[in-house]
Amino acid sequence: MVAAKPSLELVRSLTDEHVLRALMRHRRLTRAELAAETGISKPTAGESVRRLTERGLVADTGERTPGGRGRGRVGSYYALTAGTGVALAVSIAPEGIVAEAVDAYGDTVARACRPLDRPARPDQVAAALTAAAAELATATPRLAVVSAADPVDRATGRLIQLPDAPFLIGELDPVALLRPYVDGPVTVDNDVNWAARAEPGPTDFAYLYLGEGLGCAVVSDGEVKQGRTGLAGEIAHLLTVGPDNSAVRLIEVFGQLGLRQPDSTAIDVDRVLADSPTVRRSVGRAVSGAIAAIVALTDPELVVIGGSWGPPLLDDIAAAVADLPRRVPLRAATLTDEPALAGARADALHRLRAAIIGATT
Amino acid sequence: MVAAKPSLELVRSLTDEHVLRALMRHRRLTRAELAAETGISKPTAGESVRRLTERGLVADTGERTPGGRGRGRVGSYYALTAGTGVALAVSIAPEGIVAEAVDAYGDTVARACRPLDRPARPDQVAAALTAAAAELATATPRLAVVSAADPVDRATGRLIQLPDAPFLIGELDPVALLRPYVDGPVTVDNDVNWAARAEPGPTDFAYLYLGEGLGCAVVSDGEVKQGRTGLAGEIAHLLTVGPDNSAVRLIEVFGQLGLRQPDSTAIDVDRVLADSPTVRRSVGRAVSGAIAAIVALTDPELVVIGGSWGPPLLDDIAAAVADLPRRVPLRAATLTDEPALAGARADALHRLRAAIIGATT
DNA sequence: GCCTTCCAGGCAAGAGCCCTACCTAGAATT
DNA sequence: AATTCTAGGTAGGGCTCTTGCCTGGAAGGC
Repeated sequence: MVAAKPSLELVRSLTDEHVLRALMRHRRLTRAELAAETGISKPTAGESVRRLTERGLVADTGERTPGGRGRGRVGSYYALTAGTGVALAVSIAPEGIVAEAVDAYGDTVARACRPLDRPARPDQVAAALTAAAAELATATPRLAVVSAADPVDRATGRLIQLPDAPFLIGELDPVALLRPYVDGPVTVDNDVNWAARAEPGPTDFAYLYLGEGLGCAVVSDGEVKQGRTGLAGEIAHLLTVGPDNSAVRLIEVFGQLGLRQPDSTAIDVDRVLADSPTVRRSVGRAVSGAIAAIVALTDPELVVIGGSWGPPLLDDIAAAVADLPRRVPLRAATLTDEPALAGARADALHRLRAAIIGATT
Repeated sequence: MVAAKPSLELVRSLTDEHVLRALMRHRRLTRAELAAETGISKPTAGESVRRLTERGLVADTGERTPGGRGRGRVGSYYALTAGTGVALAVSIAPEGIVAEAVDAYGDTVARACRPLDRPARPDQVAAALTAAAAELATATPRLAVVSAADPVDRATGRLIQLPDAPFLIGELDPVALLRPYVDGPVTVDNDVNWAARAEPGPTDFAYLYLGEGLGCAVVSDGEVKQGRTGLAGEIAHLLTVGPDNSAVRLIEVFGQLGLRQPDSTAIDVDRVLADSPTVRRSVGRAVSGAIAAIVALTDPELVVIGGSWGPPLLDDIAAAVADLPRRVPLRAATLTDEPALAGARADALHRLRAAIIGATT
């Protein structure tokens, strides 16, 4: 809330910001088009282009306005240069690692995949992560945004194990691992949080992830709430109604119903999907208890159900939710193709653009 | 995220904002002190004072720098005028209504109280509210901020009844009632939310209110999360552990233990405080179930316990919380004297200042 | 009692940024 | 070949801020 210092430099940096944002939106523009697009006068736009060219952020593409357009003088197209750099978006999941390099236009300019054995040992995960990063680090990224399929400590970016909750990837410190390959900040967050950020929805909704692990992201006023350590939404030990009506933790319901993978804390998805209507009803009731808590505490407009077995059991969950004292609409997640990576990619783009703008000041 | 238009007018309004904020902080300053305080040059500061004087926001107080200070020329003290106006902060609770008028310095310049009968009928509450507002409306306030001891619909500002939850004040539309007395926006929120905003604490904590009603405010990244309709934190029907270990709604625990007021949905506070250790243990366990849900969903650094019977039962609650899978520190609320009004007052001040600054633009 | 010191406030000059208005160059059309 | 039309450049002016200097008046020192 502290107001910026009033100075002419502020005005100039604002002009440059407008020009850069216009180029990010439209990829290439002449100086006259820039002036029309930003509402800035032609001389000022031209001067800004000159400054940005000098800084190496913008360059004449060599292209000229095509003759067909108008009959006047040909204009020179300007565009962002390679000097604006790229950002890394990385997804770490039990299935494997996917890393992408995104430029300031939002284009994915490179992509590296590393499948993982199941279950993978932490050192294998670390090796796959650094290998993927190395493959993309030809142009050193200015920052990285990482999605991980486990609880993430907000302060350190490390993956952490919570009591009794599935731990799918294991001990890992993505910040330390990526630092050699990234020339800037590394942001890490839970995959459910990223998927929620990517999901189109209202400003206040909850994203319930039901897969091998259980997770939940709460979007409030358009932002994902992370909590103190970043563990908000770790609902595995939320109290709910068990098969025998007693109060049990959500994850224990799957133990009682025999739906956990052998020698693991993870849920056996195939068995959940194949089970009897009675069991599905029990699962639905248990999930509805979690939804009741989400509704009471965060008052979402909508609960989005994602994950591998959530949408298939949507009807069972909805039937149980109908008995709750406060109604809330449910919906299956619309984004099904790499939702967490999509969220991380969008944030990487946002941060990259902010870094480019900020470097102007 | 849209950057402001780059213009010299922007710079000028920023200068005026700096001057106004300096005067809000220090009450009265000479032009030379203003320049030193804001970091702006003397001629610019003097020019800004001239503009603001012309707008009627600032005036020469007539005071001169006291001889004792320095030996140079005497300076003229400038201060905000009555033209900056006042804001109203109002608390609506079962005990009564308190309204305060706050000026841009944060001083309470007037206060009106109207006690209420228990239980009060909604029309009596409305009459008391308008009477209190009328008493303070000598200088028409520029805005009002209202705290109400019932769930508040975020969109309309109306008090609303939730199924099975205590409804202490009843149907009321503070926005409509105050509109004749206030020349600007009227903001309404739940008393627990206001108390949480006033409570000194970390950026991520939960405020659990345990009194006649049950409430909870979640502060995430320093802001109270309200949810879609403003009903986030209405925890009365959160699932928890009942006296017989079955899963029941939190408010029903008090029914099962015979701790609700006759013919009312409210909790009988005196009986809670006077009851046996066994009952206190049951209450503590039920509350710990709610805390478990709060921890799982919002990951607070700390849970602050407020309300009339919360702090006295802190030990019983803490004992039950110690058995939870995830630990969280508890603390009694530090602000005990009109905490909700304090929060509303702080917000009224904040909004009044923003209105004064914004009017400059 | 007079002189020096010190500071609030005002004035002048200058630099930076943006805008309007006009000019110029060069390609397409007539 | 003349005209039309548009991108880009130039000139001048207005606005805001800053630095540097001057002025007036009160307190303190001799």
